[in-house]
Amino acid sequence: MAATTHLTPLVHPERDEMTVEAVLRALADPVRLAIVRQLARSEAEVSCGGLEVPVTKSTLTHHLGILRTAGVIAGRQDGTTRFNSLRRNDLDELFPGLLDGVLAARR
Amino acid sequence: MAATTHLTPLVHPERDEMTVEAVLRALADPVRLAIVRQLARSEAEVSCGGLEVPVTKSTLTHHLGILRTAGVIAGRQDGTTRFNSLRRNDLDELFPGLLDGVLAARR
DNA sequence: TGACAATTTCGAGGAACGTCGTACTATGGA
DNA sequence: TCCATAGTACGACGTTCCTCGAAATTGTCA
Repeated sequence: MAATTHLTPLVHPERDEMTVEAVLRALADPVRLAIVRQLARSEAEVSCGGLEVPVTKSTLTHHLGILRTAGVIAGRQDGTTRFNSLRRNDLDELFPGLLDGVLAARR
Repeated sequence: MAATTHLTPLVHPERDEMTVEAVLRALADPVRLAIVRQLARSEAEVSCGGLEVPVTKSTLTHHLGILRTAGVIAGRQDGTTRFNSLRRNDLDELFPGLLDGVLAARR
């Protein structure tokens, strides 16, 4: 009833606020790296349920929050589903080559 | 006199054994990132004592071990001093753009 | 309205990490 | 030979991190 959207307002860092340390920390986890690879491959938005990860949904939420806070991914709310996408442009602008280098790694 | 070098034999991973996850984890720490930046800037080997970091020597040893185990740096022993250098070639070959992207980050 | 589906929040357990001080080894010079 | 120097090994301590389950929130559809 109260209009208090208890959902976090989906806050993302501006490009200026992103740091290479936060991005590296965000990428330095197998689950999150798998998420980034899937987003990079699909080239389109992917809902949380559409991601294949070996963890619970609550853990997935946690990882997506870290990726979003670091500026690696963007989230767009649409009804009850949240669509995620890679912030390729911002990453390439700030750290040219970083994302491609990570994605180039075998397996 | 005994030739038993109790020092760890300075083991480095082969290029084939390096993983992007280990490299990212190694880079995802402010102290280690500072080390990498100094090695990249100096373009020559740097002894442990020549690195400017805000931690104790024992902690520095720990960080250098992580960087070496991940394949980010190489160590060469010469007397009592150990010289460290960036494994640029291997990193660029495996993850083209990664290192440059990290180093391109402002600050 | 009521049930269901998609996701988040909260709290807790356990593992991994960064840090330090102290003790130790090894090399080189006086 | 003795001492200073360069760096490592070993615990130990506190913090951060990953993980989960249970409960709560929001939107959709019948």
